[in-house]
Amino acid sequence: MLRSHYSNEVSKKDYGKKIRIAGWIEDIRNLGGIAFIILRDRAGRMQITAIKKQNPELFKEIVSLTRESVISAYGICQQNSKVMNGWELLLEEMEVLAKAETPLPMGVIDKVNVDFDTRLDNRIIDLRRDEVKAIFMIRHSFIHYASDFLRKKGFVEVHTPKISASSSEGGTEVFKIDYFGRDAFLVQSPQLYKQMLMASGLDRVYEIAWYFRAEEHDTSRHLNESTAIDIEMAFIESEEDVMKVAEELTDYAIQKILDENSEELDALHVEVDLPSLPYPRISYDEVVEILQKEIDFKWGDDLGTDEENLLAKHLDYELYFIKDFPLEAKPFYAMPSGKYARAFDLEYKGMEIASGAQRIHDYSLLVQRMNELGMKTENFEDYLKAFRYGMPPHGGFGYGIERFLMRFLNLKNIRECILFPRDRKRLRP
RNA sequence: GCCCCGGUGGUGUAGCGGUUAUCAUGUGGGCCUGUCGAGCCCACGACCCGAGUUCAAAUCUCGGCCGGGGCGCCA
Repeated sequence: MLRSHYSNEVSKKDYGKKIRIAGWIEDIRNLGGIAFIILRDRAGRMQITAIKKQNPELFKEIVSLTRESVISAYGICQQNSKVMNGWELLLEEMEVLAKAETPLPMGVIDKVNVDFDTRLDNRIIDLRRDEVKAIFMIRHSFIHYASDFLRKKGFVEVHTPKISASSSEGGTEVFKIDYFGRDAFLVQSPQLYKQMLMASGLDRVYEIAWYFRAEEHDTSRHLNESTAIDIEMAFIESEEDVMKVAEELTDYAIQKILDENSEELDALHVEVDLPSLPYPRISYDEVVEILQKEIDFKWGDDLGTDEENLLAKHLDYELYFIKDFPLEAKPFYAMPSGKYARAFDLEYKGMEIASGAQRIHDYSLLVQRMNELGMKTENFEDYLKAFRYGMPPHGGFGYGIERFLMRFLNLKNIRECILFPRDRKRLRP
């Protein structure tokens, strides 16, 4: 291997021994007779020290390298309390693995600002920065521990198609694609498939899902391609069973991230207090009452951005459910209960991060609801078929990964939470 | 779709009728043996495109292209 140690793997027992380190040259401080090279790897930074009179040619070679070039360096690991990690590598041999062109399209450690747009145009360089990398390490943890939690609860990981013949489950625009000459669509969510699976006997499924939405929205909290943790579970008594999973999953993941990603949270200057369980449940009717004290808001109105923010201001907690929405506000498959839907949103600091419901499992009721909403049942034959041969009561939710991270890390733009965001204007890189 | 705003060296900016187009960062070169936002010296490098107004346009007007912020839309 081109490295024997990552920057954080060197300890006292290595002092005085030869080691090999590798990474990107972040900075070269050439003082004339001595030079300090700051090398960065995945785990952090370390210092290489080169002394001119010990090896003039090697010295010249290393100080003339460009920033962000990739090298592997070999030498003695020398203890030095004055250096950042308590040690430095006294350079003996070096292999230049890749020279970086100059100038860089954006600086990694420059003391000037970089526009977010420039950062996204140069995302691979952007990701070399600690605070950017930290977001994705935390994202990694979040998905890992959410999965971990679900698996412990008996959920089976599944992968449903992202290309589908049926156009839409409603509510949003979808992307149309050419499927060997036939019209096909990118799915807006795994909703229909994960529900169908409830008739399979798997009972509990989850998916790290991709959502494709062709909405031309242009905001800091929407993406046209986003990811989610989608679950569906059968034999529930009510939507409350589903909400429990949503809040416990959130609680478990946050706890684990606090335990294991303190370095990353520091890099992002994020301090989190673990909200206590259970998260409050607020009915839509209560929301209406609260909002009516301040603004003109009628029962049945949608909760827009302003309404969500206003509500959040009135509440003392960061994570809470809104439940029992007007039936019209929720999709056709939500279980009706009078004029209400047995549906809920999980809100985090005034933004919806997850949305779920108990679903309709009765075939005729489902068809009735679709007819009421003017939907063509013939477009949903495969979906409906699953309801005709023994479909247990079930429910589930979709939980936006970027949405969660955005709120958890107090990020201003949801694009921060996905490597290569897709929005109305951005199709590259 | 609506309402604002903006495009100046590689990056981030100042200038808003006449400037040698500002500053920082960067890049290239030089000096320096303990730097850690290293320091010092020298150099390099830019007004989105087009039309118009004017003696004179980075600056004003119009059009285009590109982008940003907010809202709407949004399982």
